[in-house]
Amino acid sequence: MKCFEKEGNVILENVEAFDIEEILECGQCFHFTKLSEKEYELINYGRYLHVSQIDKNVILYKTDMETYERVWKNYFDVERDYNDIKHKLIDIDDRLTTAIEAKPGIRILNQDFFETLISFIISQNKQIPHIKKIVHTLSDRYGSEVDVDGRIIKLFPTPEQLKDVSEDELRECKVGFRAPYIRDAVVKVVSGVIDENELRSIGAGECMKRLMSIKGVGEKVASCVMLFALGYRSTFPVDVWMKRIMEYMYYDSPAKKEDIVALASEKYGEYAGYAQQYLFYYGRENGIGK
DNA sequence: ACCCAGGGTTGCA
DNA sequence: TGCAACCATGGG
Repeated sequence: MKCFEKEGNVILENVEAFDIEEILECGQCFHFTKLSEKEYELINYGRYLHVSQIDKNVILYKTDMETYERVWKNYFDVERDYNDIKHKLIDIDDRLTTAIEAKPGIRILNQDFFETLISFIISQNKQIPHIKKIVHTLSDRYGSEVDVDGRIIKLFPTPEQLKDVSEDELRECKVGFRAPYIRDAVVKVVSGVIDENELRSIGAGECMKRLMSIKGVGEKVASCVMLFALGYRSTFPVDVWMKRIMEYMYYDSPAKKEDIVALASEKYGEYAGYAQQYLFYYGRENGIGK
């Protein structure tokens, strides 16, 4: 891959295992809009990005190398060798081939911690389109403005911006019974009880425990935050889809989530998080396990 | 009218 | 420890 700045854009030339549509639509993030085929705008890290892809070339519009190096390179997990990961997974179990080859351009994003935490608290018992809608509503109401060619775009609110938002106001954003959960998350982040840097350094087990001390954060939501925002790539979130898919692949009868997580850890090891994402996207698109 | 969604908490055995 | 009712909301 070659990377350079040209006419105010940053170009990633000849990318490997990188498909902007698969990356954004695979269910790991919610704050983006499709503009046209392989062309999107997205919000993350308090920033707006307009991005498109033609074949193996990706264009990050109106940004510079400094910003790319500091923000988007890490966000898109550019440095990681996904072809190697895919080979490792297929070596572990060649039945992963179908899912991997269906969406070979998936990458796991390194997303903003707070936005990921709130987004996945919202995600419980909701479908993806509705999660997206609520994330956009929260941003419209409480986030900062960014001027994009005269058009006003709203960022996801910071912990400070949500600090004084009441449960009732949150309910007006249609978060329903999750309102007190969001409140608790905001309070714990603002007070420093939940600290991103600590979570990154204390290890997976302890990180999981700390996240689950937030009301409304159980093992699944915590797993998603760990995998999609905190760099714990061996984490294996099990939702209704992953339960069905794993039962379809490895069991002949309903299995406990706990056992599925243990099996994934045993089989996929440090690659469990990647396996999860290939399987989730494939299983959901194809209705595996009905 | 009924069921389900990238679940979690509470209550009760 | 295990299980099920319940939680808001929208879409099929």
